[in-house]
Amino acid sequence: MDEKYFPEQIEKKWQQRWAESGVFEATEDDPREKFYALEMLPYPSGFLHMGHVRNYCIGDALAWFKRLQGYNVLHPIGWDSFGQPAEQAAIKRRVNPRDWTEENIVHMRGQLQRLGLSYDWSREIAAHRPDYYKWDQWFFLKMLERGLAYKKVSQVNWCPKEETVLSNEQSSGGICWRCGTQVEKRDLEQWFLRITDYAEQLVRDIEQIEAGWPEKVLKRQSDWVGRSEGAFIDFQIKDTGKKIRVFTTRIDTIYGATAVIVSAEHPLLDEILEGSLLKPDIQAFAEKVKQQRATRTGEAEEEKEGLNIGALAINPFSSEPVPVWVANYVLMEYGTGAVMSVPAHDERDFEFAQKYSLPIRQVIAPATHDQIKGEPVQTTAGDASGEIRQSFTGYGVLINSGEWGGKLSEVAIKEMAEYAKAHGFGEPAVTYRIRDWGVSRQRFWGAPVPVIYCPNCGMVPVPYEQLPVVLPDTAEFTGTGESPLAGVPEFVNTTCPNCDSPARRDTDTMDTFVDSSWYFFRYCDPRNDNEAFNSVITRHWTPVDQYIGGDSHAVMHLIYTRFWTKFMRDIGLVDFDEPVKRLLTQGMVTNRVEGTDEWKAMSKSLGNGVDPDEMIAAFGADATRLFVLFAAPVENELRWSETGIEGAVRFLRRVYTMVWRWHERLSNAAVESDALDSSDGARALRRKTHQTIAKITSDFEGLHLNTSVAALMEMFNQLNDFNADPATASDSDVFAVREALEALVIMLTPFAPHISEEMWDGLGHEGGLLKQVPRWPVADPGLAAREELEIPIQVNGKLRSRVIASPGVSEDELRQSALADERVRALIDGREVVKVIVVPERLVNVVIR
RNA sequence: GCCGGAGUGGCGAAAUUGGUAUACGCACCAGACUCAAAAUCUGGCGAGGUUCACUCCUCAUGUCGGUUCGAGUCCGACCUCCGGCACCA
Repeated sequence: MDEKYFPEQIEKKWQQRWAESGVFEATEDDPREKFYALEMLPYPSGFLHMGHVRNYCIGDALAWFKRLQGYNVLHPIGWDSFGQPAEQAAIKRRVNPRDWTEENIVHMRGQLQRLGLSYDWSREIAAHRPDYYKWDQWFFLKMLERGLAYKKVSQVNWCPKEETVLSNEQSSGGICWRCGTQVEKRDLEQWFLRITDYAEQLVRDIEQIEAGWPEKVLKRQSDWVGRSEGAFIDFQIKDTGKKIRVFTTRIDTIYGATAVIVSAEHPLLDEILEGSLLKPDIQAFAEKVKQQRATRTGEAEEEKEGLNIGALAINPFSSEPVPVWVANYVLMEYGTGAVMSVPAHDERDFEFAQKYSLPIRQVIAPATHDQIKGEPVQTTAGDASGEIRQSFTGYGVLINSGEWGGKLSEVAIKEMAEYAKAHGFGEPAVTYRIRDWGVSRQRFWGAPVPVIYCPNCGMVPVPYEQLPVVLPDTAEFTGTGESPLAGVPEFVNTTCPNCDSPARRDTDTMDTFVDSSWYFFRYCDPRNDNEAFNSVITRHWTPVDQYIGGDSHAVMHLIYTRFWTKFMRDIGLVDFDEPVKRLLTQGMVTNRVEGTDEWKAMSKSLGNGVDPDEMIAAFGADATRLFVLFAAPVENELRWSETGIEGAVRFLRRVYTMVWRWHERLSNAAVESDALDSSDGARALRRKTHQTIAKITSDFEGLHLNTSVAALMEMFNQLNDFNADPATASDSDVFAVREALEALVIMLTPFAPHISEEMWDGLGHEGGLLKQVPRWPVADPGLAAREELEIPIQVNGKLRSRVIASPGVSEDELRQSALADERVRALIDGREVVKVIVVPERLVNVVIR
């Protein structure tokens, strides 16, 4: 240990030692309890940004904490290295995407190492390497085998800027998740994964993780799956023998249905129209709606438009014929693509009915408290003129509904669906909003879809033993819609595995979210050539104990990985339903945008980025890490400030200087036990030490890292105030200082590991902090307990005085000393004491009148 | 529009879940050291009033009301900001 704190020297030294000794490498054959700490793996864009730094500092602090507590910690890292930016670089700068990616990985790995993150580098993986994506292909074939992967022509989301297909999750809100461009619709033949088969489980199993995941993420997942209970009801089309099936959640309103409305893409449209005079008009209308849909701006809702197609549908409950319309606000993708229109009780139907003068018939009356108590039903939806001015969408009491009149909505919804089922014109039903996951990408830089097309045999899966289907070294990167792979004859041309005749490979690659759906299982067994991972080994580590990442993946990666895990369970690879026990979504790191008052996520295009390497060079990795964790609670936005980081440097230097002052005395003098004659100051210091140990240990459970750092600072301040002189201090004082300094150094380690190792060494310990674990201190409640209590005395709820009492003081004693207090007596003089509230060991409140 | 979350000093933020509001840090101010500056160390720092001073008083956690001996915390209404979803029948 040197007298002065030079971060770059210390950090280099310990990074080297860690690498040489392999202390962060985890093995399964370790009897200690395991802990899997995981951070979302980065895309190798070339440069680490502060958001990464924050993410990894949180995870690293937790990994260190658990290690020091004696856990066998798995803390791996890898690269989500397939994807668009590499291909964009290839298109724009004519570089090879593989070279570009590998170079970026080298640079970013260096950055991570300069931060001193405690990863097990022996387990590093990269999605673009054949030994990894071989298993993406294997999983794809497994899904194909089980009918979970299928191909169909459909309208897909298309980002015109990146010229690529996007999944529904990636185009949420109608904009591209990566570049924010307005998404268009295109008809393409695409591979899909049947995530909808798991919709029910994706909602149901939320129960298993709700204790450990942020509520807002679970809510977004549950909204995204969009489970909706209702009923299917068949409306016969008059004079045709055909029927239209509608989905409704409000079967109780069916007597108010004044039309049936189908989507422009509804298949029955063509059938019904056979021979109809209206056919050209309707086809033109349907075409127009399709256009609207394709170019939707995503912002405002379209004006509702529709057309009466001249057919009548029979309401199976009332036997009433109602007109069939086609309209732009009915979506083919949801439910059955057809709805019953109940203007009186649905806002959209109301708006539509107003515009086209469809009848509006009230069939639900609000059920108020009064009404339930027997007051007459108030039909508030209509005014004196009988005109209905807005729809009433709440539950209530059925009116104008034949034999169902008088029932409450809740009851009618159940009974009417059962009735429909019993009479063969419908049934209770559950629908979901989630759609199947479109995974085809007409891109080069991804895992090729392992499928061959043979003129004789049709579509043939690549046999497992022929995996991986390896990407060619390069291709023509035009940036247009077709996959570059289609232009590589050596890749495309192959022979059929069945009949050996010439055949062609599928030229699509898979969505990169396939790679990230299972990568953390691969970390458990990263070099396995025979399987994606060995189940027994992986079972040792998984599920993940704590996952940390940004909440931008709340419905993309996190829903895919839950789906993937359930699939892996179904093919016997894992034996649990949910991959992640606890999830933390950390806040963004923002910086002021030059010349404005706006704080935005750091980015190259806004020019408000901060280079982690510059921070490390200027302040050291330890100070950078400490500041990032101290500046705000982990889930809050973190507004970057350079003055703040100087405070972190200052703190580290002060601690370092303190250890330097004491290190000789502490590493030489063997002071074995606490002498009985300890000074007040020494006892107070020990109390603070043990209080701080308790505080930080429990703060770590909730990842309240900012308050942990504050507690360390407080403890240091008290140590500083204690102000003992190493040359002359008594044995008992030295004992208290040693205890405090050692606890301080150990508890500082998760935040600033390099300087902590250096100071631990300076305090006379050899072999590093992980030489002997558990090392994390344990609080002694006896030592942490206060010797005397300062009890605030309130009069009428206002703080007026304080008294000193000992722990365990009785309520009565406290009451007496409060009433005996001089200031309190002055205040109660001449007034009546109504009562005295005593909170044991906390507070006294004297109520006077 | 619907669904979430949040409003506490000049700033980032604390507050053991109803019990001393503003811990810790940043910024700022003053003092020490220095020829000087930086660094470092020491002290101060919600607002207003009062006192030579020690002190004490009043107000203050977005606004208004309520519950309670006591409210940043619970309840009701509202305002503002941020995020998500957006014709999902």
